[in-house]
Amino acid sequence: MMDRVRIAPSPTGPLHIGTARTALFNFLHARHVEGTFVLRLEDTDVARSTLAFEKDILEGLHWLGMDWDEGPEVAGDGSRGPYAPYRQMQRLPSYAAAAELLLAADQAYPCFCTSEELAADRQAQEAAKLPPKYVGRCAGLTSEERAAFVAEGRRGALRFRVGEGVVAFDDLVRGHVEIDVSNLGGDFVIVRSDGTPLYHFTVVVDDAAMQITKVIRGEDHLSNTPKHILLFRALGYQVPEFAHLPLILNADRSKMSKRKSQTALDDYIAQGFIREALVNYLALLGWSSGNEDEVLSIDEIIARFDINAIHKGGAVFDRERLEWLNGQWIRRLEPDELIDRLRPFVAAELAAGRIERMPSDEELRSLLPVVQERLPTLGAIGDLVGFLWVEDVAVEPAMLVPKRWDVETTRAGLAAARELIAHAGAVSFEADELEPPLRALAEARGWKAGDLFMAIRVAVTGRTATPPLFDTLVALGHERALARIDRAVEVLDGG
RNA sequence: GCCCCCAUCGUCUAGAGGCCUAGGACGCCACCCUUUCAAGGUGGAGAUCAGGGGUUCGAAUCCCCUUGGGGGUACCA
Repeated sequence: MMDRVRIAPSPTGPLHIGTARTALFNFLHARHVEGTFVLRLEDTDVARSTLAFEKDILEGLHWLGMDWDEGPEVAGDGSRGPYAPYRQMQRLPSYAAAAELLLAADQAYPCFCTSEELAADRQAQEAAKLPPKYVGRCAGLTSEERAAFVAEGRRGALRFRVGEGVVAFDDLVRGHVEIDVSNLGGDFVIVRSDGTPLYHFTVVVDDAAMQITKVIRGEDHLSNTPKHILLFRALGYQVPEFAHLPLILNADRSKMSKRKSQTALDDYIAQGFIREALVNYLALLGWSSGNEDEVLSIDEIIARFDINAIHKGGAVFDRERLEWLNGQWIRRLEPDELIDRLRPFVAAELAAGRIERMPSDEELRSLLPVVQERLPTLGAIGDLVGFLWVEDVAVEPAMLVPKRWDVETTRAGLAAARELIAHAGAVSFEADELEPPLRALAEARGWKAGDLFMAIRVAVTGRTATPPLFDTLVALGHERALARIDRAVEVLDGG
């Protein structure tokens, strides 16, 4: 079956993790069935829509690895696909035509109620403990009455007649759903009094125009679906199938929101989450492969994706699990790939003044063996080995002294270690050459090797948790290693 | 309020009547590995399958009720 699905974001904010997930499910289904994935921008909320957000959304989807078969080429302009344009504000004529059709058939009518009247109605209904609903004041206006309003200079909004009855549909994930039209809140506005169309209207006109066969979207639209179905029918369009995805939740199980969670994809990218992990994680929120495989590439997910296996219950966004998956995927990256992805994060450290020079690709490459399995996110690189890229590290005297040692022992340990390291470095400076003599030194003095190593570690890095010591010394280089030990001894002496 | 949807370890989930004294993963704890930190390995705690009724020889799985949670209810999308 040639399914056509779509993601229809509103450029009223940066790409939201929930939008990305909905896009992903549409994309996965499209690719799994070899259908068509359409991207449409719903920018009818002119006041809140911006080109910057549009750009952010398109770039974010691309970054995640989702390419659309039809849709805007880039932010601002350019479209590809037979149903262009794919921006609603450029499709105004088609909404106007559809509105005209409904008006002519009296399935919609102009409403001249003022916002004050509407607010008063709502207040009265609330006071009477009744559900809010349009009272239908303008539903029966004669053409003379309408003309009179127009003569007054008032411009009407267009309301759709919902009529009576029960709307039923078979949701691909929820099963059979029925909603009585009387619960829809009365005749609803489809075109504002300023002439711009509203979401419930445009979404139907466009899904029909773009031949969408399956509408895969968040569960928050489930209750609105009858409105859409009514519109599809009134316009004489074929009703598509629906699949309502479970919501992504905050820790308190309410709908994921900016207020309680980090929702902008950009923020995850900035922290060093990689696309493989994000895609993998998002796909597993509300869907599972059915077996115990969890670390899956996008291609593996496409191969296994099944719209019928989508869950019904909402899923709490668990950042810890995302981080674990991110680590899994960072460890799977090829060296060159990892270096490429790490570079901007090192540059960011430099820009932030946390390091003082930019390491070369070769230097980064030499670090990969000790760094790759220690990065939960790319953004952790500075914290992990940033001490390599600064001239001096700040060393706390107290931290310098291992738990079992006193100041005097530490001084002696560092001094003796310095001699050995200086000597070792005279020949070659490699991790294998460093360990035996230092271990021997500890044994000769009756020290625990770990204590000696810890003193050196803190001396050269300023921290107690680092990659393996000997690799660290080598990465630091002979000269700097010695200099830092000298400096640490000074610090110990109260310098 | 009204309408709709949902309900398995803290979290993501496996489970589509007997394979379940409910499996995996994250997180947590312990141990192993080990120079610290990670990674990795092993093991453990953690769910009377929200509660109550049915149906059935047999229910986490089917039905009903209750409870809880969520979503919707705009001239936002």
